[in-house]
Amino acid sequence: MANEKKIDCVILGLLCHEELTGYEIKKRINTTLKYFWSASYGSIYPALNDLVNRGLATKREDTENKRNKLIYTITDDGRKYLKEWLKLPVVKDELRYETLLKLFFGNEQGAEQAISHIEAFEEKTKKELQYLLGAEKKLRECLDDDIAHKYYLLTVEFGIKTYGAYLEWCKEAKKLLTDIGE
Amino acid sequence: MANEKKIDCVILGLLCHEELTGYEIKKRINTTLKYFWSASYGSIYPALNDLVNRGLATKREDTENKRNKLIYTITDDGRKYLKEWLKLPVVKDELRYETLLKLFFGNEQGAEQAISHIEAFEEKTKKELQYLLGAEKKLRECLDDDIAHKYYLLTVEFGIKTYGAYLEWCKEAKKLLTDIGE
DNA sequence: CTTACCATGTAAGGCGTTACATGATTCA
DNA sequence: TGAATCATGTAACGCCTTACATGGTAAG
Repeated sequence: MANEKKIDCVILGLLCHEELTGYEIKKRINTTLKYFWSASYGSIYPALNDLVNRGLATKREDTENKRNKLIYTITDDGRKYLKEWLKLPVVKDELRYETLLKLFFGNEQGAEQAISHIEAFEEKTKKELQYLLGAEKKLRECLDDDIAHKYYLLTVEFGIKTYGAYLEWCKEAKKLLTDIGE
Repeated sequence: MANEKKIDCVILGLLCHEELTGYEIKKRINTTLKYFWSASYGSIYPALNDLVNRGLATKREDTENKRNKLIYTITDDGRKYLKEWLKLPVVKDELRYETLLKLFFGNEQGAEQAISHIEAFEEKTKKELQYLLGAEKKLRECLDDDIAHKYYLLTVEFGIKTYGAYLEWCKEAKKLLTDIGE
């Protein structure tokens, strides 16, 4: 019970809360988990079949729908597996900020180039912050519907806090670089 | 001139400023770039040889030293390559926060478990913030020695700002979870 | 009727880590 | 003299993304 694949845990975690198709899982990851996780279809679909083979989830066809949907449900073993993983200490938080990398070596290209990287980062951050603020509002409205919502809110607050810090930094960074240029 | 490997750019960026051995490059990454990048020997050493083969860096043995050191120097082509990459827009900033993942699914294991993950994260963050504050002080003292230092400072400030936000969030998150528990 | 989105999947390849292997040197 | 650190590398393997392949359906 070590070395759990993260993609398995992400999927089981989502399935713990509701039945989902692979497509829907991808959508959840692209929205709710976006600011701290990512995954592609190329990892999601094979992982789903693997989970079924290992008895951690079951698969059934959607009969009510016209579309060719495959709905996945977590099993008791799946829940047990997820809980075991949750107990283990965090192995590693990873970040690879290409923006920061380009900035670190920014001297090679000068302030203008660096500022344009910061501005692109700023724009992206602002947009995502808008989304998070919307998510926060919705979550606070239905906070008591489900205990799980408190945990979701926690991660949304994390995003809001860090994005706020990013934006503050963008301002100061641009200022520092503008001073260099003059 | 697309799809540059990041590890190449990291190495060239570091070599741009000074000659380094593979071992020293790893140390720089583990300290200066730690809070936004990472790399292992298994990627650094092969990349160095590859850079030499492509004419972007040169390798020489250290004669002054008793140790079996191989010192790498960036070439003009290497500088050109780095500058081209710096011009390109950032493709993607990646983060995979296992801590946040465990928290998102925290409802499955309850508040105590979640709080212990937060506390581990808090401890780690505090330690790294201490290091960053030291680095900031040093950098501010020699800010005018080299224009590049301003860019290094920029990334250090990024770390300080975001780590500060993390710590604030830890406090609030623990409070929210403690309220649940009672 | 065509564009966008829903929906599932595979194959190839890239990128990187972990673990291993080796040995010198410094310091207590 | 033994532990820590300096120093370089390789091999196996793992995980994931990108690109491709296919087709249904909803909305304008």
